[in-house]
Amino acid sequence: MPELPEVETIRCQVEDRLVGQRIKKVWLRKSSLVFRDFKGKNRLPKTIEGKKVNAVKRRGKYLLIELEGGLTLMIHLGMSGNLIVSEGAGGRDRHCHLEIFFKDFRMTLRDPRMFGRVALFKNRDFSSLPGLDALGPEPLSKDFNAEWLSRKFKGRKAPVKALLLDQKIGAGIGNIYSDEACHVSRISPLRPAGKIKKEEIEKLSKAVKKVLNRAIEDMGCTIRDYKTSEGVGGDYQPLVYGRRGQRCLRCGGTIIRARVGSRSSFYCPECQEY
DNA sequence: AGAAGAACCTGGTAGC
DNA sequence: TGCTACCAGGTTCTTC
Repeated sequence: MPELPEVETIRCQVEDRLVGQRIKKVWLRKSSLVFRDFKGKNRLPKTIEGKKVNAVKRRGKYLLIELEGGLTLMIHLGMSGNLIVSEGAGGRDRHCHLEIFFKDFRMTLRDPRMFGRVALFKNRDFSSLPGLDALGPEPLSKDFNAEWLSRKFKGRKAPVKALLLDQKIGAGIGNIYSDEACHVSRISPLRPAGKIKKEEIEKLSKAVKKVLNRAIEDMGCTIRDYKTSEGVGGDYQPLVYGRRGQRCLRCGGTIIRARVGSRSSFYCPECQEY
């Protein structure tokens, strides 16, 4: 489900509620697949009950809830994950995997498709989870720039879209915002990455930051079932993503859908150069 | 090494 | 209404 802007939106909201609060009780569905990489899941409640939340951070699409005692609770929302903060009692359906109770509210992880992951780390030792351990630079940091992309794109024949989706190249870019960034920089997502000129790479790295920042301002993009932790959708309106057959907002051409790997990619063949 | 494809899951929806 | 086919924003593993 969520890419960097959606996770960042949820992070901000969860941060406002959780920081400084103490965990009272933890419920988890022991059979849930979101714990499949997490050997210590049965000890999770005992380990974190009573601990205070120090910070809520994000790395790529991973949420990192930092607790007292050097503990980090990692939550990845996968494709369909939601973190919902709510007050009072409420039902718990079969898609709920984890519930953390605080003094006046609770936070629930729902994930129908179960591509999400939850794990607990000590002293930020993420080595047991390669996806998190090997993440590339944050796209909004200055380490993510034209020099970095040029180095990563050099000699590569894969479509630029495929490389933008590589979390080792830019942590948190997903299927929507890779298409959006290609559109802003007028590059076809299908173009072999190694054939993109220096000044185009410059545009692309700026476009990535631009679309991500705009989407964060809009609290993410609502497609299908994404909701913020307060239960509402985001306002970001995609320029190309999901707009097959509609007019390009820049040149009036017709947006088409192509396959990149097994993913859909949307772009305007009129103004995005191959 | 890099590229392509499949696999992991369930739910929603378009089309017949 | 009911069935089938296909779609889905992520990550990881296998194969060539």
